[in-house]
Amino acid sequence: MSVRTTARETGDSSRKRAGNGAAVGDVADDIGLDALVGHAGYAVRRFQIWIFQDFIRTLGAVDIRPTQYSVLTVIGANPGLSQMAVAKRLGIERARLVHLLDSLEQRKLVKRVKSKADRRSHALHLTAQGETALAKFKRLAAEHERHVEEKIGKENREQLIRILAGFT
Amino acid sequence: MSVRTTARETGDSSRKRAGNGAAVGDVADDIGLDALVGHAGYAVRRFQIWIFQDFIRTLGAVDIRPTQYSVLTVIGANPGLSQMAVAKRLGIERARLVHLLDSLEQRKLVKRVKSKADRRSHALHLTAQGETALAKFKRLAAEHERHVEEKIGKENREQLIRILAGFT
DNA sequence: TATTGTTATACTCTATAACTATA
DNA sequence: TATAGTTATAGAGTATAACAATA
Repeated sequence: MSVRTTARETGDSSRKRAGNGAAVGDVADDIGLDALVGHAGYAVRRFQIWIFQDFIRTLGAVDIRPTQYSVLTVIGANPGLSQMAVAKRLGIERARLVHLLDSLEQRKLVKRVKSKADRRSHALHLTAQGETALAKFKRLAAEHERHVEEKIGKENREQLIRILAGFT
Repeated sequence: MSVRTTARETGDSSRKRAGNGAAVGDVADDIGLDALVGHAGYAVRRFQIWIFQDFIRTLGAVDIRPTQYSVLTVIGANPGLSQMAVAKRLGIERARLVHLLDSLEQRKLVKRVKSKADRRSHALHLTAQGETALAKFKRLAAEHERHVEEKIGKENREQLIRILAGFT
């Protein structure tokens, strides 16, 4: 593969490849990826970047990023969890979760309640405001998910989720 | 992760753990992901983290990370490319590519040749040493890819690459 | 005027280590 | 001793802006 081209890119990559119909856009189309096309990780990474960008854009109006959304969702579905439990479940460093929760708590979406059973730990809950907000975030996230479906197709999206179910 | 101990994890919290005995594993198994299970992005992100970790581990002996590998591979397959062309093709910021190339050039894997056609730009090439090294990196990357196959299965890996081919 | 490579800055994320208060 | 939450720091990675040389 790797349609090896003139390797003249260096000279002027701004050239506009007119009218051949194929890919009006990028000069980059000429550049072969060689071994990268056989690596799942490369495609997965590029896709992950696209999907996060769309998520961030779609939830931009409410200023919620993917990690914040995942934290709110898990707390909403499992009220009373400790910070350690959330961190472990989502694969977030506990040190980082501290800052994430600081921000969410300042925004009155989450509250830390001192646990009676173990006074070292906090039981995490959504505030009433947080519950309402999360419902809205979920509607926006569903909209984002429709963008994904439009991008790769309904069947492919479902297959993807099935294939990767073990990593959640 | 490893074997859950006493399951005293969340300091009490909302421990529902059905006494079904199924959970030899993590306490985290009890924690539902709710809406996250329906989001392709969540699974994709978790998988991407796993796959990068395996790549970094597998190529740890040669100290090559995924982005470095992608840069070397593209230069190897398209000698003479400018920095802009590589950056655009791989979706890397040109400012960041400068540092990546500084490092690869110091390691004598890549060389920047002043372009005659456009004296603003550099034509990128692998050194002889870089060619040899890349061949080795590719063998290790293929080993990594076999790990992916073992993890998700041959068919699934191929499907994944097919589904995401548009993002490369 | 626009582009290439460069430098610089800031903000996010990841990875650790160490501290405190509990257990 | 060990753990939960916290603080601090360092390294990648990402996003911008600005500058010099060149187009």
